[in-house]
Amino acid sequence: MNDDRDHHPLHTPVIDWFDDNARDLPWRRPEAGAWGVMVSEFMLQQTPVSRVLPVYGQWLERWPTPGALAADPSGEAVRAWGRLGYPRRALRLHAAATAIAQLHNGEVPTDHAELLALPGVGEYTAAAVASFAYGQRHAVLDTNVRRVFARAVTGVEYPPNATTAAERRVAHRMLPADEATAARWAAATMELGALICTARGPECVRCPIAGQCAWRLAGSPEHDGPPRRGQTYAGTDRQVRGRLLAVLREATEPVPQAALDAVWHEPVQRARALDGLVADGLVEPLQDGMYRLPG
DNA sequence: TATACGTGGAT
DNA sequence: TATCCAAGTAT
Repeated sequence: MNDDRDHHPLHTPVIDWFDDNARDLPWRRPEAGAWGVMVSEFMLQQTPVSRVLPVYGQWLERWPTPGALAADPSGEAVRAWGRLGYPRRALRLHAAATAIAQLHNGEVPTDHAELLALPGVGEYTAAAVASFAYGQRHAVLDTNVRRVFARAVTGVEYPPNATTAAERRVAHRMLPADEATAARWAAATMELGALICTARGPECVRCPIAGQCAWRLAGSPEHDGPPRRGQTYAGTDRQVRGRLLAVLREATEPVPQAALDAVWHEPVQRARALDGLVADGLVEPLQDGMYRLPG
């Protein structure tokens, strides 16, 4: 049909580069299976590989199947999540495991729509699991791939803050027609963004497509659009939540209110943060002002 | 569409 | 020290 799609000039150099430079990550090994891929994708949301590695290994050892995780209390998932950040991901992974055990016979679904219906699985993760675990043909648009396309195809330094329809069109247009090649392309473009085409200080001298990169050919113009919003953290509810949850993660027994009060001086914000954790299902209030991770 | 949601390493 | 940034999702 469209010869461009089968033989786009970027495909071969990027995939050849990946053949030689792909990191040996545990979730890329065949023995990881679809569950291993799914666990890694949850952990890697907004979190660097180096911090995921140790937790991933412990997690898969303790819960080698969705059914194993579903059989334990959600609070144990929150505890094992440790300091990875965004602990609601642990809760959602536990909920996804429960759904898989109950609705999918304990097997991670192969169908994209069924993946998308799982808690904590959004546009990116559904495509990633379908592509990496099952070799399917999907546009896998994470922050790395978006940056690679922004530069190599669109010719700008950074992608927009939120994924746009235009980016999805580019990703689909660039997707190799062959299923296995498309899956390889997805992993290769992501790795290129992670290792070479980084947000700051891209190593264009080592880039396999530097000679074809629209951004470089335009003279590497600096980002001009709206500032890319940075998240403040100090003094926010998120920081307070983090401190409260850290206390509960370390405790093996229910914790009294006083122990939680000690982590933050301002009572209104402290109470709001604790209420939020309870509302999110990350903390379980007991009788007499005691708290613990959900049982 | 904008905002909330953790944590820690790099610059 | 202050920002930036990291394989996003839910609302």
